[in-house]
Amino acid sequence: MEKNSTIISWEKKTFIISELTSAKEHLKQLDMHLGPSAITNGKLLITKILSSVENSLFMLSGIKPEGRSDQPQMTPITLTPIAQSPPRSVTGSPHSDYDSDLTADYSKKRKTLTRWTEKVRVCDQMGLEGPPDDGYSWRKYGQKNILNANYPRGYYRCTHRNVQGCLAMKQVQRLDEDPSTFNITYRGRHTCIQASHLLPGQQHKKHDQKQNKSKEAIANFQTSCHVKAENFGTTQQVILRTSSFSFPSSSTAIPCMENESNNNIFCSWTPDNHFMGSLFSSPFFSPTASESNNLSTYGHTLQTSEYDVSELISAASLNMCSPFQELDFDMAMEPIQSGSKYPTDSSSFFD
DNA sequence: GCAATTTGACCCTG
DNA sequence: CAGGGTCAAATTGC
Repeated sequence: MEKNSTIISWEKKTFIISELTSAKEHLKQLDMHLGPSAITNGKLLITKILSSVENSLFMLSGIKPEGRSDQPQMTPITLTPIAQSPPRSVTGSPHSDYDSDLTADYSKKRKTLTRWTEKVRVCDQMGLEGPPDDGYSWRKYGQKNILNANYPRGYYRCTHRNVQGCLAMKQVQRLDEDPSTFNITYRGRHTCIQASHLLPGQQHKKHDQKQNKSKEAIANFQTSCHVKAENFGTTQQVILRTSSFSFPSSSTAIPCMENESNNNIFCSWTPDNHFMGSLFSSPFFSPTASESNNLSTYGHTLQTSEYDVSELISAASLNMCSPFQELDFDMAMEPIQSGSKYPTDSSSFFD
């Protein structure tokens, strides 16, 4: 089997380590706040999340998890490009799939980009004019009537495609059986820096207005998403459940525990609508969280039962709601196999 | 005036 | 060859 080496820049690695370290600290604080009398499930959840974070840190930086006798087995995640049917270069040169994405960009050859699908239901008060904003700015480049479909399929690509070479695209298809539901197929990762990621003073005025519109949309947005990562090789499905979003412009949604089957994990929307996987940096884990924030839930319930919480975190946060999505590497899940092993030399893992 | 959207034609894939 | 995906000129909107 081919072993793909994944390259990650020093800055990104540092960023990830920083984020995970922060997450670890917040989790510890939460653990302390809960105290020993906390609900067992909650404590277990924290333990597992903490374990995942520590393991990730260990993989990235070599920082060993602190000795924990109850530490669950680390989830085996392989970091491999997950482009569909990866094209073999004609010349046989060892391009990464990311390179392939780039070189294929301006040809008319159909791209084989990372691909996953979400089903998004739009509530009535939003109207049915279109799918909810996902935080990124898209430009529509085509619309097509699809055979046996009542509604046309819209084709979108990242607004920053030309400027920043971002190859992210999405297709939006309204479902025949449920017109209030959109099937959104995302292709490729965002490699751009969205304007909303910049400091307020750096943001373009027009874009500002658009972002505000997005906030309104997101604030009224109720969704039930089925996220299916098509490249996982196995059919893993994640259900996203939300209550209505309603938070002030400067706030971050607070994920709240929905203690259903103990298999929920949480992601958050950043103030500028970016669905961040940095679940740990949300106010939920911060002692400084403003109480004025309204609660919102992004509970992910994995339908398959083989994965425990740490796997859930890995699958969901790394692959769909994560800032990692914007990084120059893919993470693919492999079916969990007991006995599969991690490289022990994590320092060379990304090199 | 510029940026986004629409739409018909063209291209690619199965 | 049919259907889906992309391009790019024309149109629309801010």
